[in-house]
Amino acid sequence: MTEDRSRATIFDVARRAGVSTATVSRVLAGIGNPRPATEAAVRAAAEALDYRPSGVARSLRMKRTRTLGLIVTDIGNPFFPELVRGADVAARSRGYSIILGSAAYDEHRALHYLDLMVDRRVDGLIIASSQLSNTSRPWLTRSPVPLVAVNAEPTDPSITVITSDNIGGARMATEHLIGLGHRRLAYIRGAESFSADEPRVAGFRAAGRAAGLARTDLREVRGDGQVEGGELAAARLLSERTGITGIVCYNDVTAIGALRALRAAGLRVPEDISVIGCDDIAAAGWVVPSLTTVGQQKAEMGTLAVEHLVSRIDGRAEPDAHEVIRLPMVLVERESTGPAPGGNR
Amino acid sequence: MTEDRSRATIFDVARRAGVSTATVSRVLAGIGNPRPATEAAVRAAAEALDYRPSGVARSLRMKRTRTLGLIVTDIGNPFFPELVRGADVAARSRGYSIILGSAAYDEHRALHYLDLMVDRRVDGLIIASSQLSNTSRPWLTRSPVPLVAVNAEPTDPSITVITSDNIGGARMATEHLIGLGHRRLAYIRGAESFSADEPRVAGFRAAGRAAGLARTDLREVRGDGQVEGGELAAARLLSERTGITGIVCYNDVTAIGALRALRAAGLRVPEDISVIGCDDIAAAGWVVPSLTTVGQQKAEMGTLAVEHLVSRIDGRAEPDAHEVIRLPMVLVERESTGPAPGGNR
DNA sequence: CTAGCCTGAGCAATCGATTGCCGCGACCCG
DNA sequence: CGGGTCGCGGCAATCGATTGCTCAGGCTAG
Repeated sequence: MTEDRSRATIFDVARRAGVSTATVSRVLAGIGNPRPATEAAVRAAAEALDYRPSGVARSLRMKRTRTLGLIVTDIGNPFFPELVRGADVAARSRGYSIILGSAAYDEHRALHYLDLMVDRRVDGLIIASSQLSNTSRPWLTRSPVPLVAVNAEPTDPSITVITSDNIGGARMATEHLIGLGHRRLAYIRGAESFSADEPRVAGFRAAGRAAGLARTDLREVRGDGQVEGGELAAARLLSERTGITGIVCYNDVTAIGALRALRAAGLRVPEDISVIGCDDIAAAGWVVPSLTTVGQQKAEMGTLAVEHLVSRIDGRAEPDAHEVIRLPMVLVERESTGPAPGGNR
Repeated sequence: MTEDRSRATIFDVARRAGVSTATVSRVLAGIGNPRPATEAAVRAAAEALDYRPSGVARSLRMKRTRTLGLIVTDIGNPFFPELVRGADVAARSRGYSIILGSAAYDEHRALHYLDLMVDRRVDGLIIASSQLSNTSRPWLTRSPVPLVAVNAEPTDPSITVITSDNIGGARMATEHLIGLGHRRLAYIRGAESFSADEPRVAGFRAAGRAAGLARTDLREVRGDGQVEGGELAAARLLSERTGITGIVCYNDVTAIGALRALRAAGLRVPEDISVIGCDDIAAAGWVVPSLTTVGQQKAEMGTLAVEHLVSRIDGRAEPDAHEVIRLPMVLVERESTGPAPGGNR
C-alpha cells in the first residue's frame, strides 16, 4: 500500500505536478487550453495519486449535489422496484445519483426522509409515496427544492405530477371484460389512502354505465391492495352469490389474492370467472393462470420524473412549469380472462 | 414567501441571534452549557429562519458523510427489495442514509456505481451484487472505504462476507423431500455466475448421498435463476422420463417456472411431484400451489451489513476484523411439497 | 527595437459548517 | 476591595474543491 489511508486531494496533485490547484481543477475539467507540458504533468500526477475529486467539496462550492431523492411507499411492494430502476437509469445517464427512502407505508417515516434529503441538499425530490399526498401537502408546496409527485393524483396545482391514466385504465379493463360478454362485474378496491383508487373505481363505473349495465350488476368491495385483502374481498363476493363472472381489481397483488380465493372455492379461471388486475408486476406472469392486467409504465414514470427534475434544475424549464403528465395504461392479455360462461351473447 | 429561495445558513442564524456561528453550532449540537438567554436566542433565530444545517458543509468538515453505498445485482429481482429495506431501516436508525445502485446484472454498471459512490465519499459500501465478486476483486481489496459483501461466497480473506448457509439450506430442502419419501430427485441450478449455485448444488448432493441415493437418482440441470430457465429446465426433466418425484430449485423464481412447466404437462403438485424453492420471496406465497421453500434472512443480511460497517466506521471494531457470517436458512412449508406418490415408503 | 496584446496560470475568495484556543467578564473568596 | 478562577462565547483555521481577477511572459506588429 503506497497510498495513504485517505484519498489524495487536489492540493496533493497540484504540488506533485508543480502547479496550482486552480490549474489542476481546470485541466481535469477540460476548461481553457493548457500548455501541453502542464496538462501532461497534471494528468500524470493525478494518475499517480489515483486522485478523484471529492464530491462533497465540489457540492459545497457548486451548491449542487447532483443527487436526487426518491421516496417510495414501500420498496417491498413489487410496483416500485421498476420505478426505481427507471429513475436510477435516467439519473445515472445525466450524472445524477439517487438516494432512496422507503416509507414502509408510514407517513412519519416519509416525512423524516424528506427532511433528511433536504438536509443532504438533494437537487430535487421524487415523491412516489401515496402516504405523502394528503397530510403533508403543506410541506410539499413549500419545498425548498424542485419536486415531482409520481403515481399520485394531483392535489395541488403547484406540484408537477406524473401518473397513469387511472380512469382510462380501469375503463379499459372493464371494457375488456364486457367485450368478452361479461355482464355482472365486481371491482375490488384498494386501501382508502391510495389516491389512485378513486379514479379507478370511477373508470369501472363509467365503463359499466356506458355498456348499459345496471347499478346492481356493478358490485364494489373494499380490499387493501395486498394479497390478503384481495383474497378476503373475493371470498366475500362469492358468498354474496350475486352471480358475477368478472372481477376488476385495484392492482395485481389484489388480483392474485382473488385468484387464490376463487381457486379455494373450486372455481376455474377463466372458465367460470374472469379476473383482471392492474400494474403488470412481474408476478402477474408467474401465477397460474397468468394474470391479464392493464399495465402501468412504471419505468417510464421514473424516467420522466428524473427528466423533469433535471431540466428544472438545469434551468432549461420554467421553475414553475407545473404539469400533469398522464401515461396511458396498456392492456396485457394473459390467461385469467376469457369469454363469459353460459354463452351470454 | 417570506423565505429566500436558498436556505438560511449558520451565518444568518448567528447574525439574527446576535452571536457567532460557533455559538450557534454549539447550541444546536448540544455541546457545552450556554447561558439560557443565549440558547433561547439561537433557538428562536434558527426556528424563525427554518434553519437546517447543510449536510454537505458538515460532511466536508467532519470528513464523514453518514452515507452508505449499496450495490445490488438488480432491484427488479424480488430477492433484493427486502435486503434493501433491512439495510435502510438499520441505516436510518443509526443516522445514516443509503445510496442505492442497481447493477442490472452488468458488471460495468456495478463498477461505475462503485466509483461514483467513492467519489461521493460514502463512509462504507455494501456489495450485494454477484457481478462484482469475480473480476472486480482487485478493486474490492484495495477499496478506500470499509466494505462488506452480502449474499456472496467469500473469495478473499480480507473482505467481510455476510451470506446464508447455502450448503445447509440446500441440504435441508433436499432432506425435506427425502423425509417425505422421495427417492428420485432433481436439482435445477442457477446461472453459472451466481456464486451461491455451487454450494447449493453441493448441499443437494450431500443430502442425497447421506440418504444412500444413487448418483443416477440425483439429476442436475442448468437453469438461469429466472422463471424461463426454471420452466425450460423442468420441461427438459420431464422429457427425460426418469421418474423423478421431487425437484429442488436454485431459487423461488426458478421454482415458480418449474411449477408452470409441471402444470402445463398436466402434472399435479404436490400429488404427482413436489417442488421446493429457495429464498422465500413474497411471490412464493402467492402462487398456486404456494411454494415450500428454504428462506434466506434477507432483511437480517441487510441489517447485519449495516451494523458491521457502522461499527467499523465508528472505530468500535478492528479495521481488519474480517469475518464470514453465515445465517441459517429456514424451512417454510407450504403447499408445493407432499408425500412421494406411490407410497414409496 | 519597443509597445501592446493575448493567453496560460497563479492568488485568493468562497461555499457552510465544526472546533481548538483564547479573552473577557463575572463571581467568589480571602 | 482586590485578585484568582471558572467558563461562556468569539476569532479564525480548516475541510477540498471552483473560479474571477490579475499578472507575467512571449509573440506580433509598427
